[in-house]
Parts: sequence; C-alpha cells; structure tokens
Amino acid sequence: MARAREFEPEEAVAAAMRLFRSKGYNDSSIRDLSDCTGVGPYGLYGVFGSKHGLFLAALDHYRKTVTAEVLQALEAPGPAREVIAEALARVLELMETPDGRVGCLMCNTASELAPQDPEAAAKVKAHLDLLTDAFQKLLLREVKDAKAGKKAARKEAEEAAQFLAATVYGIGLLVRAGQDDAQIGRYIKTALKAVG
Amino acid sequence: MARAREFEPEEAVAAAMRLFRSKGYNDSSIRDLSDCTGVGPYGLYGVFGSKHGLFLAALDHYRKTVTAEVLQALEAPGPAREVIAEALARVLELMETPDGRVGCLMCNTASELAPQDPEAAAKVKAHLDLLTDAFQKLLLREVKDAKAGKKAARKEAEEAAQFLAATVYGIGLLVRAGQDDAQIGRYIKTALKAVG
DNA sequence: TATATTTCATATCGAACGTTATGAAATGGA
DNA sequence: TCCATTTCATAACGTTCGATATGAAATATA
Repeated sequence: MARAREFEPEEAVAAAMRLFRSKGYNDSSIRDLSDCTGVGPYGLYGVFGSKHGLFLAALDHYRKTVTAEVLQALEAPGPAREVIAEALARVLELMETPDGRVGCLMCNTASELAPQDPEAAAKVKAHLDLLTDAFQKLLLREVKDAKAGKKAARKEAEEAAQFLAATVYGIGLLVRAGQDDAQIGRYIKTALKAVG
Repeated sequence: MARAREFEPEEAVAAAMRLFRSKGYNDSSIRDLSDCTGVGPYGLYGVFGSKHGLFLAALDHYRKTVTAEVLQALEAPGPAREVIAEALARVLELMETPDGRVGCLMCNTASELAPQDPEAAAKVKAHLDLLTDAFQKLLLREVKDAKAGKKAARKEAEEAAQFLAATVYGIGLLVRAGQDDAQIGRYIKTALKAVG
C-alpha cells in the first residue's frame, strides 16, 4: 500500500536507552536521540508519540534486557546466600561493561524524575518490586518447609529482600558516582553480612 | 561609593539549594532560580558567575547545613553501634521534613551530573569521603586500644564506614523514589546488621 | 505503469534556555 | 548638591528545545 518503515523500533529503543542511561532524560535532546538511533523525528514521534513516550519505552527495554539478566541469576539453584552473592556479583559485572559504567537507568530515573514524573516513578517502583519479589522468593525457598516460626521467617525474608533490592540500586549509584569496582565489591560483601 | 547590594548571598544560595535539590540541575532554570531567591540575573551572575557556579555553591551549602547535622550526630558519645543507629535515624528524620522529602542533594547530583561534570563529581566524592571518615573515626574509637589484630580491625572499620556512607546515599535515593518512611526504617535496620 | 499512501530527511515553529546589555534608581565622596 | 559608580529590574541576545510541517522518495495495489 505504501512505503515501508526503514527502522526497527526495538533497535531504536535500545539505542535511545543507552543515551538516556548515560545522560539522563532532561539532557538527552530529540536531536541527540535522532542521531544515536539513526531515526528522524518523524519516525520517533510516529512510533513513540513523544520524547516522554520514548523514554518510558526505554525503561521497559532496560527491564527486559539488563534487569532480566539479574532476575535470571536469582533463579539459579543452590543455597540462597550463595545465589544472592553471585547475583550481586553479576550486577557489578553488568556495570563493568562500557554501557554499564553509566549506572542503572532505573536508579538514575528514580533520582532524576520520580518526584515529578508519576509514570516514570511507577515504572521505577514496579522495577524495584520485581527485584524485591525475586529476592524474597529465593530466600523463602529455605523456609518453605519450616512449620514453626514461618510467619517470622517470612517477614524477615521480606525485609532482607527489600534491603537487597535497594542494594542493587546502591550499586548503580556507586558506579555512577565513579567509585572503583574493588570498593563496590567490598560494599557488596558488607551488604551481604546483613542478610546472614 | 556606590549602591549597596540588596540581598544576602548566603540566603540566595540556601533558596537555590532547595530548588536544585527538588528539581535537579538541568530542570532548574535561571528564571526559576531568580524567582525562588528573589535575586535577579544580574545579582546571581555577579556573585556566582554562572548557573553552574551557583550550583557548586549550593552543594557547599548542603554540606555546611544538612550534612553538618549528620556529622555532628556521629560525634555523640557512647557505643559506636548505637551512635551510628541514631545518626542514620537522624538522616531519615532530616528527610522527613518538607525540604527533605526530595532526597539528598549529593546523591541526586551523583546520579544526574557525576559522569559529565568533574567539578560536581569532585564535590560529591569529597562529601562521601567526609561521611566515610566520620563513620570510620567513630568505629575506630572501639579498637583504638587493641594491640593484636589492630590492622585487621582498622581495615574492617574502613569497609564498614564505606558501606555506611553508601547507606546514607541509599536512604536519600529511597526517599526520592517515594518509599515510605517505615520501609526506609527497615532498610536502615537491616543495613545495621552488616556492621555487627 | 500510474496512483494513492506512507516514510523519509529536513526545514521550521513558538517557547524556553543561559547569558548579556540597558537605562533607571540608589549611594558614598567631592 | 552633584557625580561617579554600582545594583536594580527587565529587555534582549543567540541558541537550543520539543514538536510539527513540508515536499521528495518509495511502495503496494490497480
């Protein structure tokens, strides 16, 4: 019927995500985004509606790629504490790649936009819950068959899970602040002591 | 000799700090800053040179006011763990004020500007070191007279101090992400377990 | 092959940006 | 009481912003 689109929306989102992750929302202009995606304004606005729409899509893409790797690590078999330690190590590993050195997009977004952008804040909250649930599910594997004190154990697992999810954001923040990997490694080591 | 200045630079910085803390650097315009300080562009540029200069002054002001309160709490007498617990509670308390609900300016700055603004990054780093040193000094009070294993204890105190400084930033991030105080309180409680 | 429709690259829009210029108001020394 | 000087409120500067309009290029159908 008519001319076909010459770009893949998924690829454009991936490129936009890299820019947003590096420079944040406010400092990434449509022209920058157009350059880094190779897609003109017409294409971006046609598919995503607005700069904000593209940003929300980038948040989703982050969850579906970067975060997915962490969630996968949290589903590994073995003792919960070991799995957690390896998952946090994986988080740091992901931050050691060239793309990762700019920190965590969700953490950055929480800081830059959460108070003023309800949609972005909701996605950050959902992301944090996703991490928390994964940690909690893992921790509960080891108290599942306990009869007595089950309720207390569940509550303790929930608290630990929330702490660990926050720790993931903490890693992102330290990376963005430019702390060296060895120091962040010690941060992780110390944080792990809190969950026994 | 000539007309006198009609505003107090310190007060202007304080007002600017509140705006930067709430909206970040990029989203705070000179006109916004002019409005909230009550000082026209001429006054702001005359004293601070640029928007960036005003921002750096705001970072200093944050350290001299908000952070100073935390550092003071860390100099209280008593068992290190108790002093730390009270200091972190003080951090949360500071975040429960109307001005505080927008998080920690240093944490926000680390996230928004650190990778692209060396001067801001340096101030964030110095601030983090300030917190770390205060925690470490406090922890070392209790190993000062130990002869054997002193070196190991010192290293452990350093690691714990770095973790605790990062925890302060973590609190700021959670506040900005809109987590409720009870949950942040549990985060602090769990973090404290890591330092024994 | 011709046409209707959609995408493309790019020009353009009004608004807001950081910064500077301008003329009136104010003030200490002659 | 002038005058030189500095600050004031505000207008204006050039640039860039997010978003839209425009005409040429491309393609499925007729």
